[in-house]
Amino acid sequence: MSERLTEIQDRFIQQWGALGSSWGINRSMAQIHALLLISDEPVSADQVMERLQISRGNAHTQLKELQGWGIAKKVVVPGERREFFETPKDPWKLFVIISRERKRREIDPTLEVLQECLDEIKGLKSKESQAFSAQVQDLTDFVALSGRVLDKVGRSEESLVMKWLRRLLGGK
Amino acid sequence: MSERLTEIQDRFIQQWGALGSSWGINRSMAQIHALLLISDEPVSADQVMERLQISRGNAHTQLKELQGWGIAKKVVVPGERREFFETPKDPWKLFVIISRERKRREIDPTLEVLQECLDEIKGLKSKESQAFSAQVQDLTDFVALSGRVLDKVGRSEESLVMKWLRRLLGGK
DNA sequence: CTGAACTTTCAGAGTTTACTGAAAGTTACG
DNA sequence: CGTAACTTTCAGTAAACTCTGAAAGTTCAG
Repeated sequence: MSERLTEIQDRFIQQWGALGSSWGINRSMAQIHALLLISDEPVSADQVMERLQISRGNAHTQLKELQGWGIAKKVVVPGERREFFETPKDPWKLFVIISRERKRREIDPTLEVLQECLDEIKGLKSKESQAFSAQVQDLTDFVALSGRVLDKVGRSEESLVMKWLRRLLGGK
Repeated sequence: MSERLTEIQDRFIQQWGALGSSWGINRSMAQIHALLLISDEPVSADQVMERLQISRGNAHTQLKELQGWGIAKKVVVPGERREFFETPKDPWKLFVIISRERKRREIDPTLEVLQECLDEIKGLKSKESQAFSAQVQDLTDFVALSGRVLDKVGRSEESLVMKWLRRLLGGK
């Protein structure tokens, strides 16, 4: 592979890592993901270590984590004993997977706690309680709506959502 | 204020902090934001320190940061020398502000780098370059589309977007 | 002016998170 | 089996991030 190409790819990997980490995603994990994205062939842990200059342990942990998110899968390469990994290449698919997972891991637990707060506040009757309750209710509604949107998007065909988006953006 | 109410509010503040930090937002910042959200009156740095048990420096820095995001504003309280802060209470408004800011801070710079990668890859003609180029193009398109959606949403009336969402969710 | 009230800054300490590398564990081929 | 290839774990280290508190800066009433 040409020196030049490698260089540009590295820049891409860097940027993807940076974007990920500002969204609360481990930098190595995002970088490994970037590498999988741009690799035509499935990638082994050794290749990840080599290319990103990270330890075996780190590579292994982050690959595991990516699998936990449903973003990476093991694939068997005939004639090879070691494990290889790949990721869906379609950005839309990735978006859907990540949306689902974030909803499950973050939105749902938050809703539970908010609901608990609401339930417990019901007993209190002061004016302050009313105001607090109303504010938490507004937030809860908003978070719940976001969750429903993520759900819906996650279960819809790309083409359908794209149609909506085009309609949305059309009326500039 | 009743002991009980304070307790529940603290739990709310905690949860908001946790949610924020899993989305790459400093925990103190998210907690201060939660406190502003549930306070009827504007809040001073001293009140933040007292309630969240954090240092003056931290309170100051994070309030500054919140202002940088456009999420908190200073308000003058008649007869008071010190500064007070408040935040918009409407979750939708907050969402719009945060969307705009994240786009500006993260999406736009990422697009620039991706575009640079694309420009530089044009010179290369190998098959590998073609594949890489196509993949980066797909991602760029997706990120650009996200940016346009955020832009549009940020410039639209809440009622309009809600109408779309209702239509989207309606067809379950 | 002066000094008290308040804000801002920032070096250093503290905390959390991420990473390494080596050792232990597993698998499968001969 | 035995052993080489490969994977997994994890204690310790390093890096990143956050917070403190005190000192310097600013503002303003008297």
